[in-house]
Amino acid sequence: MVITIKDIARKAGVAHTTVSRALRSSPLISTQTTERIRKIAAEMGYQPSAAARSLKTNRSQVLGVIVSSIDDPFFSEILQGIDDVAQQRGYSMFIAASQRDPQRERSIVRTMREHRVDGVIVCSTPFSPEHSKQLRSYEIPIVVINNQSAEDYRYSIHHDDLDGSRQVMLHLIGLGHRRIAYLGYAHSGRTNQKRLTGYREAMQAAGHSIQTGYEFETDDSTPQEGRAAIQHFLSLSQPPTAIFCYNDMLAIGALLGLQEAGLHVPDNCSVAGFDNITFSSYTTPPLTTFDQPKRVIGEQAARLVLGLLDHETQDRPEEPRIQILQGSLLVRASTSLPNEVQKCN
Amino acid sequence: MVITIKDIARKAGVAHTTVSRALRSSPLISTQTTERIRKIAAEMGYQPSAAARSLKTNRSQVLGVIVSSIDDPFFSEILQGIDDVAQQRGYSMFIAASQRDPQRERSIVRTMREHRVDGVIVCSTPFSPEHSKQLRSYEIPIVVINNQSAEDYRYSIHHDDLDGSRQVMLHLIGLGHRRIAYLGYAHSGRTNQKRLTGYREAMQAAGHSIQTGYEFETDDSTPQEGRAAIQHFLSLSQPPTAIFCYNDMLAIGALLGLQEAGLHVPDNCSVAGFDNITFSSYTTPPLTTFDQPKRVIGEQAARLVLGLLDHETQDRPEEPRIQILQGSLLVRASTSLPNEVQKCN
DNA sequence: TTCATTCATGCACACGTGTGCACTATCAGC
DNA sequence: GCTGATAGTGCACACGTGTGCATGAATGAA
Repeated sequence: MVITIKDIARKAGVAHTTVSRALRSSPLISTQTTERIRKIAAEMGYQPSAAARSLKTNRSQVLGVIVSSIDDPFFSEILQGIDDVAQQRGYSMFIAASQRDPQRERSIVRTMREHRVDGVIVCSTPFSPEHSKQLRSYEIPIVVINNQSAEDYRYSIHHDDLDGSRQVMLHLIGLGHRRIAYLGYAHSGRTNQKRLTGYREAMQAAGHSIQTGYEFETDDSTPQEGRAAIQHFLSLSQPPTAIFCYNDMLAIGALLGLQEAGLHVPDNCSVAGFDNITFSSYTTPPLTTFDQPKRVIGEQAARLVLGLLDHETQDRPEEPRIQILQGSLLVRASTSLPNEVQKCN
Repeated sequence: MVITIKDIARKAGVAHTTVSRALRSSPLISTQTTERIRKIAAEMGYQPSAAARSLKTNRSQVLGVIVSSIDDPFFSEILQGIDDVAQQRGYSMFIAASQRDPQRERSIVRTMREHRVDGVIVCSTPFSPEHSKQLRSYEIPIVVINNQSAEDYRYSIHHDDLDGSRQVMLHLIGLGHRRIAYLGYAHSGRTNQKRLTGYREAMQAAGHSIQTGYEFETDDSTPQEGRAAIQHFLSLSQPPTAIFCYNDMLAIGALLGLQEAGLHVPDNCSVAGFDNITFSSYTTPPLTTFDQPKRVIGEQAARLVLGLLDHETQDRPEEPRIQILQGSLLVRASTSLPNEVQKCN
């Protein structure tokens, strides 16, 4: 049976309001009464009803977190960061995966609204404008991690992709590569754009031309797609000597694709990834990549949302709060001085 | 502003109860009224309050999911399976990571109780007896995936680890290996026990003795630990010719450790993993492993909990409902006929 | 016309918690 | 002993929704 404050009140011989106040340590109640009631509550195993409290206080103590997919190692590290901070502050997480499916996005927005979540973290997913708008109309703080959509959000946390991309490119160019290809991910939105821009700017600054076919985008960010993309690059008249991949998932596939084509990494072709997911250090060869502070990104996002909850809707800071976090280049063994690529097939 | 059924009632010129009934398509309300009210509700952007509904109906439409860690690829695939089914049935997921930390377990149990989750899925984590008991005292269905604790739960879904372990071992033994080691994970509870049992039984059945030091357990299921364990195995007077790892994370580390010791896999030593996480097919060489139907496990667990919700506490099936799912062996390139292991160092 | 029947709707109350206000008891100061 | 202040507690009501029951209107049969 579920215990309510009324049950406690009956046992303690007081009104239920006294119990309510005692448990919230209101100064209106005497110390002895408070302690007596607390003891009884503990004995009876009382747990307040979040529903009732939320109804009355308009606070659900729940954060909504929207990702495109839970089983992507990049997201799950961010989730872990959010979870840490949220748990510590007494908040629970609703996690929902949109799978980039409009139907599911719709149902997610509905659910979050129905549960009156106190804040939402949209995690690196290009939410459709329609649903995004719905979410915004509902006046709660929304923090966007790695904003992928075209719109600007007022509160946003992202990694400095342009800088990261430049660093990776400077590394490759510094090694002497001139024929560098970019393997992107078509559905990622802004992030991909930034990394692509970094690629182009670096190539231009170094005076290297981007040959036709050197920019290639996949439909999914899986190793399979990365592997398949290698066929494209190898079919070019002048295959690249280095491939900069949008993320580690694609890079891991690229490693396999190159190996299957009989090419050696990095002797015949260098490969660089992005994100530094756990497995990037266990590939053969270990992957050169750019380390995004994933956990920190998650933690900061959670702190930002929770911080905004302390303000009322109207007096939330007008100016956008955008945090840009820096990462660092990790040079491992998948990149080296360029040799001529031996063309296969 | 948040719209309530009273606002709709005012606009429609009816009582709020009529609105409540209309929106729930009660037969008591005429078709025209129902449609008119529905239209107004849609126009006003009404979203029912889950808190209020939950207070009245004693149903929160929320499932609690407890894992030890979100960013473990094995768990996240299961989570994806649960999420699929839950979303489809209109349920939301509270996900909380215990990190095997009693403090966090405590806070998780509290949160789940306060939110009156309708059911709980405990996912492959050895929950402490104390908190586990608390959870059970609260009369909601609990489904345990890959039960790791000593207690028996009435509703449980697990993979047939004993069978899987035997299959892996038969494969290794069939290849001709006699000196086979088992690399386990100390904190996993039952699962590790079953796999270890399968290992021992298979060795005995084949008439192979298990040499001292061939059974070794790590403190964490990370590649780093797997890598470190290799030093132990190589320090034995007769190093194994094959290593059967508790899971792919350890196996991936083992591959690296062997490689660093100058040994070739599988020529000098075969390695087999377990679980078939995504990355196991991208290692060098690709890992022989046992494919657990992770997504299906998650889906079945969700179906089981949701199914139990249709019954009242007292008329839930008395006899335990335990589903045992079968997986299948995936032979890749990390296992082959045994050669003599060349001892290094 | 009257009564019974059916259909549609409203009223009152409940779920568990929190808050403004009123009430009582106690005590100091005169 | 009276007044006023203060501390401690209870009452009434609210949050948004759902349900049993009563009410009222409309219909059909006698």
